[in-house]
Amino acid sequence: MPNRRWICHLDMDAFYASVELLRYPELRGQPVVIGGGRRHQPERLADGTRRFATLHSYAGRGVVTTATYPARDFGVHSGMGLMKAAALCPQAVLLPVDFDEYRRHSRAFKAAVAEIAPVIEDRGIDEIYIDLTDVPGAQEAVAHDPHGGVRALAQEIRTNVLRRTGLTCSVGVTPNKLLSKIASELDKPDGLTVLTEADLATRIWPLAARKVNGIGPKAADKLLALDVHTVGDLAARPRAELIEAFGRSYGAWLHEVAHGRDDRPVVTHSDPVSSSRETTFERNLHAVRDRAELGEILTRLCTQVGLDLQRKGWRARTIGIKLRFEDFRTVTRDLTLASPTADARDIRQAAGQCLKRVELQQRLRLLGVRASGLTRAVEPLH
DNA sequence: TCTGGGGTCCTAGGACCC
DNA sequence: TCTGGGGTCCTAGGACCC
Repeated sequence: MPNRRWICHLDMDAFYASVELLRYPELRGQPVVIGGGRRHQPERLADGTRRFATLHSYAGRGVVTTATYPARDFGVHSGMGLMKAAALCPQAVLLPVDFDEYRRHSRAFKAAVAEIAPVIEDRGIDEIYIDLTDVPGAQEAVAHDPHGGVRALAQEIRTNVLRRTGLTCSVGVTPNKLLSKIASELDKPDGLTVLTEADLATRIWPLAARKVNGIGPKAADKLLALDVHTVGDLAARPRAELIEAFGRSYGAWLHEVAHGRDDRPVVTHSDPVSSSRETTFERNLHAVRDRAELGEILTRLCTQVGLDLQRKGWRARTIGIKLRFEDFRTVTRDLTLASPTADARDIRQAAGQCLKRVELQQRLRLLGVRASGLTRAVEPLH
């Protein structure tokens, strides 16, 4: 049976850290962590060498955004608090996040892929899906030698990404997005894995259920309680049992993914649903005692959201706020306006209304502003 | 040594309309 | 008067992803 589709998932290896190594090649091979604020920029010394901050002197609330593989060897990983990372690997170099630089390299790697295969779905700054099914010239190669043909094509994409950016990536090629996402992780970093449905039992079923994109920490815990550890365990459970435990929609989906089934198309364009800004304070703020400071922060967030909307050409009909208390409880409030806006004062006004509806007993650690119900901005009528 | 910032999608109840 | 059902919008929260 020939595969109907060939879908590729491409994931850049330790992307932010790898981009930093392009400008600081002397750090290659060392444990390096990206994260935190802007207070640890490398310093250029008189003799031309650079001095980098290390984790051991870090104090604050930041988390690891990306760690190089040598840092991962110490147990450091994305999402970990920097204080904890410092305890595991104090000698690691700490670099601040530079999104503008990563976005530049993101555009470059996507352009390199598009030179070979143009049907691309963006999945954020460092990964994409590519539909290889209709790549010009690939049809014949795949027809003559399905496995080898598609492998050569994926290898050509990887080579072009490396040539254009100096960065490596890992790639999975399978009949669908679900399996490709899993496959791209099987030989990371700098790997290429091609699978068909025939490989399901040997390559996918032994993996932890948590490896499936869409099975998060909560669902994984619940599955463990049902003695489901691997994807294979999941595949062995009757559909009805999964629906019983997880509900009609998610239960049926679990059953499908365990059997490697997924017919989602590669989507090449989508409009944004929301746009937001949020900030975690350096110290928790009190609604009354720090009222002025909170007001300023809220105004600043509203201004940023307004500018973001204007820059991207969108207006929002719903404005919301997000608060996180010191005990980490999160609440949201939102308000739908009579007409859409991208004006900072309108947004500030709505956010203020939302804030009045929250009980502020505890101190706050985070404040956020979100715009949703987006419509395209039109030329104002003069 | 407590846990960033930017997103998407889903669920569920109530309001309101037909 | 009571019953009934469907559809959409709004709001709040939560799971999950990068």
